[in-house]
Amino acid sequence: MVSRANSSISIVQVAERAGVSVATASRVISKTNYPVSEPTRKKVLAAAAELNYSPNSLARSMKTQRSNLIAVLVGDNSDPYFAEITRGVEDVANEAGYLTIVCNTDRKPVKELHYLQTLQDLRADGIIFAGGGLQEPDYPERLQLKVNEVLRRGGAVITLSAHTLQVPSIQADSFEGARQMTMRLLELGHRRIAFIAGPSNLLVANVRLQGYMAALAEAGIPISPGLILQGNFSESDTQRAVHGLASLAPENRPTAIFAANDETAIGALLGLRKMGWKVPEDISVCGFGDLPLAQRVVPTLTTVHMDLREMGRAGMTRLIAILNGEDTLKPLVIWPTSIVERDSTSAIHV
Amino acid sequence: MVSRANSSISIVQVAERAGVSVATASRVISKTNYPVSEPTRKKVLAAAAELNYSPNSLARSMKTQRSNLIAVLVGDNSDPYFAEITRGVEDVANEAGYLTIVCNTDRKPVKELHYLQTLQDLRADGIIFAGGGLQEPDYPERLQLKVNEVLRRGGAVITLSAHTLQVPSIQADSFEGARQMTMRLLELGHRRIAFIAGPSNLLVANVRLQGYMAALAEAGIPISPGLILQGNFSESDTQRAVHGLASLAPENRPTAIFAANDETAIGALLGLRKMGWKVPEDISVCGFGDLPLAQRVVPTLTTVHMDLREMGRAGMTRLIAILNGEDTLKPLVIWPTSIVERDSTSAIHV
DNA sequence: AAAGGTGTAGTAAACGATTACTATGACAAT
DNA sequence: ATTGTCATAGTAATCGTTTACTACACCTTT
Repeated sequence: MVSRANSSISIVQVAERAGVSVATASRVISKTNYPVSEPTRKKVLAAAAELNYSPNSLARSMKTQRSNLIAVLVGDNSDPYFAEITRGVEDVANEAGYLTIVCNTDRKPVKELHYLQTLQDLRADGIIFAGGGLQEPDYPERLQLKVNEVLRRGGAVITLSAHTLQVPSIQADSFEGARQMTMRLLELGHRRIAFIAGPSNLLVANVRLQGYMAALAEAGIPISPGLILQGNFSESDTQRAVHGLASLAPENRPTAIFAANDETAIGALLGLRKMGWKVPEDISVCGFGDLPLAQRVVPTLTTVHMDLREMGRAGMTRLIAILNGEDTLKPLVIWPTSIVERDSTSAIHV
Repeated sequence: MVSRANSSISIVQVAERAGVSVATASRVISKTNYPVSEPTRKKVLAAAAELNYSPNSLARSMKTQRSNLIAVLVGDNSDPYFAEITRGVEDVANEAGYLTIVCNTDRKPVKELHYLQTLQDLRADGIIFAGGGLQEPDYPERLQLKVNEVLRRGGAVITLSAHTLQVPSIQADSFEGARQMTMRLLELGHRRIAFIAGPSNLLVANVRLQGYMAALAEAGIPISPGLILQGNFSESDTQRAVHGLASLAPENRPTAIFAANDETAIGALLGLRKMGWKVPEDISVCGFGDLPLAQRVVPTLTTVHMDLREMGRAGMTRLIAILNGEDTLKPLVIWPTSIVERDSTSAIHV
């Protein structure tokens, strides 16, 4: 039982009331640069105002082939990491007259593909992949095919993270960030540095792991598999992983934990506290991302800084440029990361 | 310079290729219950698949008068409070085939009205006001007028917070929550309880203040204006407000601070730490909202619990019911709140 | 055998805009 | 006086669907 009021007034009624043709009314309403005499324009605007006319964007989009809709594909919009990016995107989109659709993929290929189809049907002007690419069997190929359909239609697509997709991208330098953070821990005297990895099917998580391993290799420190713990970028599971450290012989225990993202690091912080370990006295902890949250926990978190909101803004700006055929950046733009040292890390006591 | 590929294929080409009329093709694609013979159906589906056909939602919406788009108006999507609500909304929307547009109003009437117009132009099926109503001169009336236009068109509108709008609503019981939290502090022996208020133009913030005052009145404790501090729901400014407490004579200092939301409470926590005050030994602190964050800070935050994600789900569910003409709830649905006691509050030491 | 129902398919009119073309009168240039 | 230009306005096609009507063949029923 769908009740649907239908008093909706179209440009036809506006034209009628103003005593002009529909074409003329349209020209006034849509603000083309087609000349319309001032008296006529006023009549049309007056009629529109009196009738409370609201131009139908759907009809307009159909004719102009521009929906003015863009979408952001995120893992989870309630994750502050994505929330920051989305906010940056939306700011720029809004100013430029685009509306932003947020899609939670939960990092599931099925959901991602499904949304992609829905967005294609909707003729979204642009799509931003905020989350990293998923490395699952056959998936990159299937995803690329769907994305190609969007591109063929004239849609713009970019990624904001390490991704399997061959599209323009703006990315933080995850490899360097992880490498430098690891080097910093080495400088502080740490030799047994544990790494809590992210989901193994997430490209960007693996890049960070690479950075960690690269730094150790440079320092000539062998990588001990026992120090690479599996995490999933969420706080809850991490506590359990950290618990396992207690069972190690003291001389094998890490003196520092480098978590692949901030949420994980905070999970570690909580887990360690429950175990009675003091941070940074007993063990140093650091994360990756520098969420607003990182400054609120106790101890405040040492982490790799990425300016997520700004990257969101830059992403949307680039998307618009592409849509207007004026993107001049090179395909892959890498943004530097920096290390922010706070209270959760310290030099090893000799 | 807009470059726009145009190889887009419509249902006409699908029909041609399948050797049937457009009407028949449409009947297959749009899954009506109009009977189509099985062989014909297969031909159409095959043709659609071969051509990689993607039905144009815009055109469809234009004909059916249903956009399948809903919007959530939030203060700021990167605020975890709204992020949780939005996530709940999106979950349900997604399952029901709706796409969710998130609009950041920054609690500015101008932005809110502007978005409302844009959403009206887009013929959004529904609009959810996640943020509380703004009490500014003339604003409630102007907003209601715009909302009425949406309703007249057949759009559904609800609010998820105390609001000036006369539309169906699902709300947490802010008054009771604040009243009970205050009563609990009284039980713990506190007599000088400071309240850090929210933005004075925000209806829901004032409701919480009312709850606080009601509890004090019940207990026969006079309200001292000096203990009601102005906040703005954000963490940063709050630290300054708290700083002012230091200048009070010890016998006038509050023994507890009740902040109108969690962010504010956390700001207070940080401010107090910088001042060297211990929580809860020197002073108790509690908040309102129970964001995920509340469990991560140190000390963990005592606060009023509201199940934001679930309210988001309920809100979207109700919106769909309204659109289908089957909403049976009473206009104003109040959800109970509960008090979660954690480490930031304690009984006053005698 | 006539009448009426049922299943399946097609024709064409919307939905609400934009815009390529055409038309017209005023005015300037030749 | 003829031609050309310009500003302004209208006519009608079009974007890609859905759906009310119409058509017709094939069964039942009487």
